[in-house]
Amino acid sequence: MKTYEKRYIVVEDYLKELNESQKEAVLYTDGPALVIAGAGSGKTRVLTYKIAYLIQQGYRPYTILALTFTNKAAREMKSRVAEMVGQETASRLWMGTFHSVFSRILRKEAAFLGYTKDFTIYDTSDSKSLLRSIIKEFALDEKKYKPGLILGRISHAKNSLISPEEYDRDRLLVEADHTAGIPRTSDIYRAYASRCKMAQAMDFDDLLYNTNILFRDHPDVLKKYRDFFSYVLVDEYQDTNFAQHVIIKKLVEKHHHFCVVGDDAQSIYSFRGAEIENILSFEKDYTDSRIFKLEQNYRSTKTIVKAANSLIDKNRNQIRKEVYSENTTGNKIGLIRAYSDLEEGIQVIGKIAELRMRTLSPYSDFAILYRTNAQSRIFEEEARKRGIPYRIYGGLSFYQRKEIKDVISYFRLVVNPMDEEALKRVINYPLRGIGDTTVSKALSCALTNGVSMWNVLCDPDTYALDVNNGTKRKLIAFAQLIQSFMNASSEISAYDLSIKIVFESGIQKELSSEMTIEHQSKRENLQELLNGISMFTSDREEQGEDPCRLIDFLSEVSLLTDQDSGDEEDASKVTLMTVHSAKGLEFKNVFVVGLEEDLFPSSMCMNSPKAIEEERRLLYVAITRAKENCILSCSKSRFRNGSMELCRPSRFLYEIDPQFLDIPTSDKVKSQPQPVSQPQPPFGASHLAASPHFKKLPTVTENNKKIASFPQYNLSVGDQIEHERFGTGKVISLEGEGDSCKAKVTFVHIGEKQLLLKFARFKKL
DNA sequence: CGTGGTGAGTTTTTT
DNA sequence: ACTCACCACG
Repeated sequence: MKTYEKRYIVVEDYLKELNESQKEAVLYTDGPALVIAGAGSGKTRVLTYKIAYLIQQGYRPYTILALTFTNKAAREMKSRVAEMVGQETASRLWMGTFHSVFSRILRKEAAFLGYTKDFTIYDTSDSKSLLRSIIKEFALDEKKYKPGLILGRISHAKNSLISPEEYDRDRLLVEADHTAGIPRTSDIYRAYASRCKMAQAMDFDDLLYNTNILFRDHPDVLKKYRDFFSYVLVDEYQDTNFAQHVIIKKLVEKHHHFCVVGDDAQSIYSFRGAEIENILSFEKDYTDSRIFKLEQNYRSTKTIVKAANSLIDKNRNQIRKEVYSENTTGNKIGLIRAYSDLEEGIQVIGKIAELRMRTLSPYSDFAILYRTNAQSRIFEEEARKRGIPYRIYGGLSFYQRKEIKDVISYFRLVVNPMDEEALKRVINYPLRGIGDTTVSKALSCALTNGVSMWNVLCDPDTYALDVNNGTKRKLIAFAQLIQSFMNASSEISAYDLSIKIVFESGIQKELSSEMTIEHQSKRENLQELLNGISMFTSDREEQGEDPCRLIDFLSEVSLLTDQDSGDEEDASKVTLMTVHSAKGLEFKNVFVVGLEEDLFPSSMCMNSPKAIEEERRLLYVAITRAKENCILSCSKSRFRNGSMELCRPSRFLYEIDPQFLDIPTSDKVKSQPQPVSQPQPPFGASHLAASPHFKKLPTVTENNKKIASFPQYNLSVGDQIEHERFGTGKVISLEGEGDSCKAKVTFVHIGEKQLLLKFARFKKL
């Protein structure tokens, strides 16, 4: 047997760095192992050391399969394993997300499922768009049949390995759809599945669903992989869904050499099918299994750990464990109560500025965590006002932007012309005179003939497409354009091809036609995409691999999310992100904001105790991100859906043992949540009433009379402002009151515009 | 076919 | 404010 850079591995050395329970978990390889890893208990360390140990024990690296949920987690683990066993060995491991590993397998074995190797991966917006057209074709009420809702149903079915036929037979599902007023969901599901197949496309859920089909219907293929993978590791096991559970089970059926790691207290993805039961019932599923509990938290202070424990204790459904910390006691959990969402922003950012000065910490030691992305804006604005650098995660990812998706759609089409969603996207972009009517005709023609739209475009006459000659010429010209890219794709590199596509499709011309700010940024984004391809191509060439084809780039890119593409930890910036995306991270100081009923816990789960337990786990995750200081905040009112709403403090604030809370003396938290009564005594924030940032109730002015200034927006006629999108301009007039305050502004580039100040994003110059 | 205007809905989390 | 669907007109 080959030796795998053994010089890196000296068992005695690294075992010394583990505590007793970690060591046991690493060394046990005889059967199924469940490692319950409390927050901050060194989970990743156990996983990486275990992989190193396996290699040292003679397991060949390329037979070790390690599955994670995010690309980031996979990358991180890979680099930490590399530190121990060397880059070369680490790169041989099968390590990646469920989706990326399974898509690799599926591409290899595509033929068994009637797919080509070059199948497309539909992202959520492709799926929704396809559903929208199916709903239209079925002539169903689009108010009832919302694509997002239907996709959720289908997704849930696939994650539970329910086929369209089984869906029909499932009493519960059918009844639920009936009462929800969407009885034809199963028909839509069936049509959706067949259209995906026709388009040679798989959605995210198909990557799991089809992997299971592959293993279920082709025992020889299953045997191949089962024999091939000698040891399987799964990270974040509490987040696996039924499909993943079944696939893993099949892979390890013979040898039972596998180890799953997770924390039931951190299960926060049930909304997309994660089944906490997978981890809760592991012992029953594998009677020969052993459980290891990692209970020492190395990350946080005693206070933070105890406070988090006191909260999670309120959950019924959990594996008992006692997470403890040997670190210092540390500060109590801070509480901030604000009058408004705006003031919450001011206070939190103020506190960050203060703490930074006092403790001389860099901004990168601070994180603001919120329940919903919509909450980020106020903190962003406040940080900007005070000149505090920050970095926002989430929101629209690079690859979801229109201009990028358009270009990628060309790539997709070249690789797989059956890709209906890509085709619909670019067939008339840039405008080439092929409108909706023609597209619908071509589509229904394709459907009646049982072929894809691409076939119809290439051969309109064969399928008797009913359009006039001019239109037919345009269709054929488009098909030939794509065909020319396809021909070129076998001869030139992915980068050269992408350049060719951008120029010859007319995208380049389209984006250069206008000199507006939007177009400028679109051009920059496109350039960034091309740079990315260039880097990807040259990386591949350096590693001496086959010339990089477009499909290689695409298959990588379609499983990437914004979390991955973002620039590396920028030296010194405050982090703003949702609690969900903070999982697995840690910060010295953490602010968890918006702790109000209907927000955290979310209003979506008010009637479901299970959902409330998940929200509680979510807050548990948030609190346990903190190493030294954790500060919770809530506001008494908040702008939501266009109007100011009164908010009650989150029930969770009352569930944390008060001995760990630093309760402001002027504002003792009462033992029960109470509705906010109208006049509230000010608590330590009376100065804010005079602050220009404080949003006043609408000022009374005479109706429709133009007024010279809006003190609440600090804006008067004649002011120069800079708008985020429109650039600089001058205020000519002001009008309206309260929420409907409007300003007429003459912008340098665009001319006159009305701005509704409640929404307008601008700053005074 | 393409454009530009109107009106409705929007905000939970994401591989 | 934004985005999307829909409609009327050139």
